Amino acid sequence: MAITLHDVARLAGVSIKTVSNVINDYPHIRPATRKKVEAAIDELGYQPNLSARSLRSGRSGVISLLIPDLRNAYFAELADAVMRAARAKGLSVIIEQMPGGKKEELEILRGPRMQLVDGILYSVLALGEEDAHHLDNAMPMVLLGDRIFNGPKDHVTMQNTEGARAATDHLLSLGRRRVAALGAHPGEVVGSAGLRLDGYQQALAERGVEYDASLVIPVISWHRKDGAEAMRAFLTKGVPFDGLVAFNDSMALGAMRVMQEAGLRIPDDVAVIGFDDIDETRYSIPSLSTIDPSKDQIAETAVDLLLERIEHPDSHAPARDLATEFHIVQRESSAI
Amino acid sequence: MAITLHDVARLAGVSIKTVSNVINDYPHIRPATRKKVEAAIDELGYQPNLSARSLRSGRSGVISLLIPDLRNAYFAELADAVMRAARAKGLSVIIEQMPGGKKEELEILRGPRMQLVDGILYSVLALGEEDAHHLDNAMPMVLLGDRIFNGPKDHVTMQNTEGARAATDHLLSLGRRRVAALGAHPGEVVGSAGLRLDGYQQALAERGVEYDASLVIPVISWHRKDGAEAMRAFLTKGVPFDGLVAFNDSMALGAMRVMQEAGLRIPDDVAVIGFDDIDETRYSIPSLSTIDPSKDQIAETAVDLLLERIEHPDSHAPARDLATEFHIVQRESSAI
DNA sequence: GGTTGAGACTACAACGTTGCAGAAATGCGC
DNA sequence: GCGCATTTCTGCAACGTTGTAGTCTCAACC
Repeated sequence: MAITLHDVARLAGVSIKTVSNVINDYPHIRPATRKKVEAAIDELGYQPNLSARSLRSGRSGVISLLIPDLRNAYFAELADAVMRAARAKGLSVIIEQMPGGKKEELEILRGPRMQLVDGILYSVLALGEEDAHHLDNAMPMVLLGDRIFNGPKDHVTMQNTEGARAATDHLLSLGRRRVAALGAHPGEVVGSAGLRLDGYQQALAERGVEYDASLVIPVISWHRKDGAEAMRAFLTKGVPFDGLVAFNDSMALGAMRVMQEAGLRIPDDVAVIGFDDIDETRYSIPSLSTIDPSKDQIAETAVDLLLERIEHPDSHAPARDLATEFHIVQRESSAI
Repeated sequence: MAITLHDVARLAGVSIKTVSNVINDYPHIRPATRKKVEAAIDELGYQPNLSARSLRSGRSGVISLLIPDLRNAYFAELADAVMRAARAKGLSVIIEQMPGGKKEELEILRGPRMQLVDGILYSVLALGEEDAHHLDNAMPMVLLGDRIFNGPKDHVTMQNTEGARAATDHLLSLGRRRVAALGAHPGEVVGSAGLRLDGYQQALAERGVEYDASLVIPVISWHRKDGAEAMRAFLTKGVPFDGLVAFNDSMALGAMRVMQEAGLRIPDDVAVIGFDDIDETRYSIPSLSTIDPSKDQIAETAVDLLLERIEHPDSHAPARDLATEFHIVQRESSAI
């Protein structure tokens, strides 16, 4: 069967523990011994059995990434960034999708799968502040997204409010005064939707533009389809508008499509800006202005924090809240 | 620490082996005993240690999905489909990206990571027929994509040639006679590019349209950006054309964008059809006709085949080649 | 020359589970 | 009620690794 430490030890003429020590970079080994062992490893093509290592040491070198849905370009790009950051640290990533709401999220969080991994990156979708106690266990975890603040776990997020304020201000600075907001979750205060709506309102206030509730378009699920449908409904109401801040790019793209079908010119009639800077925004017609949340930075920061928690399980350092930088990316949809 | 079989056994008043038997659905257990054990499991919240199970039984319940790049919508959607199919069978999925070419692919295939998983779904990108011997090992594996046929492993793919023929014929049936092909890999016979070019030529021949090499646009990497650049270069040549078969949707979308910038109307001046049926094609402007390769069917078939190989490691049944169905999806880009 | 200590290596046990072999209890046929 | 097969349950060993606690050697020191 597979080569084990025993085989290597026999060939090199040392104990299995010495082989183990070589592999784990234990310092006190004579160069000659190290060489012998390494030669034997190469000759046999030895590969450590990760299950055994994990059983004995309690570390598997695998982390979980819990996201709502890979079909959503933002999460696919985030997953890509996380996997690159993780691989740079020698970690593998198990992705779990959780499209099924709160019950499923809790089930997955408590399932036996989570036993296998050293830590969890959890992009919270359904759980809210009131569920924070469910996370209050020993498992190293870093939260992404914006449903839970001041929770028991480290938290990495973009600056939602500031980002939305900057996006809105960007359209206002172009002279637009009837700026719609697409993607609100009515009644929600926390969560990306609530925070971004807050930023939208702040920007209006700063420019002295009166807030008009009829310009706020609610969309629960932030997919392209939902953005398209919400915009279609909004257009039938006939509310005049000359700008659109969409709370993510997918909705923006869906909405742009509907607006153009309806004969609206972008950016001439309506200037549009989205959120996330997904790849597609560079190639849509027109290309879409957006807020770049620095996905790479989010991923790297999150992996670093998680690794720290994994390596110092006893450190009861308080949970940290980190916000990454964002950048306005101006493209054709808000060209002057 | 974590609850083990010992804790459950103690509480239920049975041996740990009996608990293990209950968990593994061993048939000869008295209902009363089973009940006692299950009650103890529930009370303690016992969860099996997957590392120990994997070490002892050689099965981890995890499979690997090796794909080039999650940023590519086709692979993100394929990964989504695979993960849903895998979860339905009780499997977890570790995704590994391999953007780095042949050397990296072989490294990952041989790396210690692969030791942890029960089987591999491998969407071959860089490896070719000549590397097939590298796969000739005991690891259960199902190949996706079209670089390696008649290899040592099971293989699931779409009907590339037939799909391309249908796509091309679709444009010809609209009366187009100068149909360009975007995404060829010059000199390649096997692989999606080669097969699809073949189907393109077959369709031309069947309709009695002469093959014109100047209508074949080579693109090595099938991203949106590459499609856009290739189309830009093609337009400067001034070759007249009224139809475009793109070998995937991303390239088609990039090319559509460039064509529209150049003032070409779609479908009036150029009818376009792509490949993959990614979500975005429904919402692009115009929406993009495409060949739907039945990603769900590919994923389910591949997972089923893999599971079969995992469960019958000694069956030396010969490698199978399965092709899934495809469908033409007509949208605005090839509307009559 | 004896003590000390660091360096280099090793033996053993343990991580939590399951396969195997077998023991004890039960059922069946006559 | 006896032999035999089946059901039900158990003890032990093993999977391959690493942590702990050593042993042994040799140089340095007083």
